[in-house]
Amino acid sequence: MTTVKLGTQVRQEQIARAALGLLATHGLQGLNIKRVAQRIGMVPSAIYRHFKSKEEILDAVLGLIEERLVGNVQAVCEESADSLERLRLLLMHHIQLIRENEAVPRVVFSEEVGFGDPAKKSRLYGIISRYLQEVEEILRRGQKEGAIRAELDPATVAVMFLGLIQPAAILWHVSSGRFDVTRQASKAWEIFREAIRTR
Amino acid sequence: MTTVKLGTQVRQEQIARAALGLLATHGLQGLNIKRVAQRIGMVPSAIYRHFKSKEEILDAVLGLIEERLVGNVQAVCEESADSLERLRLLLMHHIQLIRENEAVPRVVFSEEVGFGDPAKKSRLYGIISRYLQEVEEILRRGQKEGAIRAELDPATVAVMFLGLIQPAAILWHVSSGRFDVTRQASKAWEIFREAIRTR
DNA sequence: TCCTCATGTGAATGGTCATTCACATCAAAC
DNA sequence: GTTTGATGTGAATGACCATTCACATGAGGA
Repeated sequence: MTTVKLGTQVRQEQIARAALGLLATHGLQGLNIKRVAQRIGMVPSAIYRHFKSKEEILDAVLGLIEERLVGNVQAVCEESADSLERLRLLLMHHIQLIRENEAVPRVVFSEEVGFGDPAKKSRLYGIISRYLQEVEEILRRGQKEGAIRAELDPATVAVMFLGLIQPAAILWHVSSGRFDVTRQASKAWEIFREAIRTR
Repeated sequence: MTTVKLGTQVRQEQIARAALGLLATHGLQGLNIKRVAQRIGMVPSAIYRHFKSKEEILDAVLGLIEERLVGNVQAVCEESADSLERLRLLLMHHIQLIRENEAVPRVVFSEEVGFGDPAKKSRLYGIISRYLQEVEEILRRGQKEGAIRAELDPATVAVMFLGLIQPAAILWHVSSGRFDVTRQASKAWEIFREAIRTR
């Protein structure tokens, strides 16, 4: 066996990424240590040099997901200063995220994660809340600038914003890619934009 | 042991219901034959007198879910003849469904079901599609009657309609009931209504 | 160069779970 | 009342899987 040795930091990164990738192709059900190990050319037991348990790996995956979601928001804010445009871009980035890594929305929104321990459930809640707050921030700013209707509740609209993508992502998955997410998102966005912008 | 015997038809119904209930409390991960059997006072092996496999039970659960979703649409259509009102009622019924049986939206929209065999995935797709078509039908009728803006694509709007509830349901779950679904749905509905109705 | 410790390996352990089977028991037809 | 077939039971089987452990090995400091 070609025993290659790498530092724990590198391995942890590899393992978390591998797990995230496996979630996309096999779901939470099909995620096991053996597969994770295979994916990075290790033996199952070696995984335990870098993570205490499978649960801990799941935690790392959640971290990875949080990172990407927050990254999307930041990227979008740098790409444009216009509130409505930021939201549109965020929508598109989110779709891109789904395309590249199907697992992100699945894990975040599947609820399956964190049935066992309440800790994971609240961790998930934290991640979603944080994302929602970022969206709300964009909305509030748009209201202050007069681009978005001031009488709308940012919290409500932020959740609605999530609703623009999520059902579409699921349809995409269960239809085995036949359902056109991008098209749905574009058309839904127009309706949504007209609903929230000032007239 | 108090051996009570019942017909297969009755047992199948009991088993499917028990499984659906367990999905709500334990998720797909925690759904096993032992628990299902316990819930209806049987021994695990007895389950196999009425279902060939666990997969087959899952199929029955999907049937149950489809039944309830379609039932909601029918009920709503009997309650009101007005398109917008029908949609509002459907939204509320859906929330009621979530409250009574958390598992319905979870199973339908979690994507975890049907990772193994493609058959289950397309079954799920069928169920969602059917529900969407019913919503589209209501929308088209509203357009014909002039209550809903004619230039909107019913298919797009129907998916958006799903998006009004789904993220809220998930937030409700991961927040352990702290997030107020009903409030979110009501407020989101108003915004949605204004977006689709004729002005 | 050698030591040492972090990292990797293969085998073993213990648990869970779906499924099967030989046997028991009830209910209904005769 | 007896027979028969459907339904229920407890034990057993085999698979899968997370985790552990004794041992091996490589990389970097001494």
